[in-house]
Amino acid sequence: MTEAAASTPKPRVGRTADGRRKLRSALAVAALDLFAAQGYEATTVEEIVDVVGVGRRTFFRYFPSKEAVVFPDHRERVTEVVELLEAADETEAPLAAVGRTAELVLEMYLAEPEISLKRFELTRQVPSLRDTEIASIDRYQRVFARYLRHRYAGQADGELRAAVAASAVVAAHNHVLREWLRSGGVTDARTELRQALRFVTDTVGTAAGSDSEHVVVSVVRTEASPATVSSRIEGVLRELSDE
Amino acid sequence: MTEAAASTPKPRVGRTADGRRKLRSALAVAALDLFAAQGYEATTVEEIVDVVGVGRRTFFRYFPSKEAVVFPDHRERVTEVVELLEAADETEAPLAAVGRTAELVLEMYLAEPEISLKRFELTRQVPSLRDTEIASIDRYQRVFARYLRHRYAGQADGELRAAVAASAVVAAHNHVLREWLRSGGVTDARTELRQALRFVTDTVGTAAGSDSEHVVVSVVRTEASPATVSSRIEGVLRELSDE
DNA sequence: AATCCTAGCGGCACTCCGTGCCACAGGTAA
DNA sequence: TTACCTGTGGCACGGAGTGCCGCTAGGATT
Repeated sequence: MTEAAASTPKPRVGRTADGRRKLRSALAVAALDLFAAQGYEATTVEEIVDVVGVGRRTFFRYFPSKEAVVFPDHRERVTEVVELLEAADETEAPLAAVGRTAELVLEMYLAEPEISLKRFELTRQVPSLRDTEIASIDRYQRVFARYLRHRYAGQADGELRAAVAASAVVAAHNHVLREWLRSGGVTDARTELRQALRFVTDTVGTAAGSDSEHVVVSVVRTEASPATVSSRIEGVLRELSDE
Repeated sequence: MTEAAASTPKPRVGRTADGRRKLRSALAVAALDLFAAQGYEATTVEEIVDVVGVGRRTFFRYFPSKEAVVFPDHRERVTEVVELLEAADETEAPLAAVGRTAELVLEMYLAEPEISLKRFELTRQVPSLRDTEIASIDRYQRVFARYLRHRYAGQADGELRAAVAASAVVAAHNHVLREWLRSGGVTDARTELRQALRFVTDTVGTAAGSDSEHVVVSVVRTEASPATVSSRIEGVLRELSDE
């Protein structure tokens, strides 16, 4: 019986570099299928490797843990984000750079919709996976905060601003991503993220400190376009700076 | 040897309600001591229960996992936060209610400084504990977001605002808490949290939506007096209204 | 005070995750 | 062909967490 089922006589897929990629992918696919079919906790690593036809030990050579198979290339993505931020133009507004990076993260999800949706379903049902995902999101937030701390260095309350702004960007990203996932991948997440980031920039992006300098917050409702209002106010501010 | 060491002839501490509390506390203390002395992963549950003198099985009757002993009454604290928000006065500003709740959470840490500091040291060194803490913090954030969604219901971008505001409050809280922990419990965390929350309120708290009317928020740092700034801006606004 | 009753404990056995170790196969280079 | 040498399978092990069961201490009942 076992011999008959093992009609594939141990192809040793993982020997070549290409075979390694294939095996890794095969393990991930088998795992997600089993998780979806019978639940995450109810699925053992042994069942996964039996489907693929490799040893249990091999699984842990490709993934550091059973959980990791759900978030396969998280490390690479984080380093990608780090590199993008490190290469950011310093003349660009800090929040703009972080916003672009958040858009990159969103693209990572959008690039593989079915996988993202499967993972979403899993993380919704399995608490431990949800926690792992939250922790992984926090990595992005830390990277954002570090970058913003660097850019806000010297400003009053720079560290606080950096922490708040980073979390706001992540919250906006997550909000848009959640809507997209809940909709089953229908909504135009890119546009919504752009709008959400604009919202964040409009709120936490503008400076607010507390030194001998005063902070003035003016709120006005008007039918004039924001651009008009902004230009007028900027004119006034230039005058003030000259005084 | 074992008999001599077990001079305490099985007191069965956990039988009464008071004994249960004592045993739970004894387990937590023993665990934290061992974690600090020889590391978290290097400490087995068996070692912990050997110190207290109970069976390994009993440990898992008091704590659902080895990690849980580091965050003992997290569930109760979350429910406390939920109750505080549910009892909040609806006339109060939404962010004010959430801010008060964040101050309550901070008080929970300040109430037991040495435990908080020990836990901080652990979570800094052990990745899995750090992840668990991040996940537990996220629970608070979810509660905040749910409350703000309720209060912002009907507003334009209400859900986004709720998500961003909740994460901003949590970020401010965490920032202050981290500073306090890193300082070894020296800084005046209460005052700093109040200032940080004011910062959050000044930024994400002010309205920003998109109806036919526009809401423009301008924040500027200047050495001109607030009165000067206000009069200038009011002048501009009068001009805008006439157009 | 003697007896019942039950909640809580100890301990055993088990599953499963994750890891160190080692023998071995299969591709590669000389 | 022969000598590596990387990746694999299998084994054994430790530790977390769980189900089960017998037992006992403490409280309730009379």
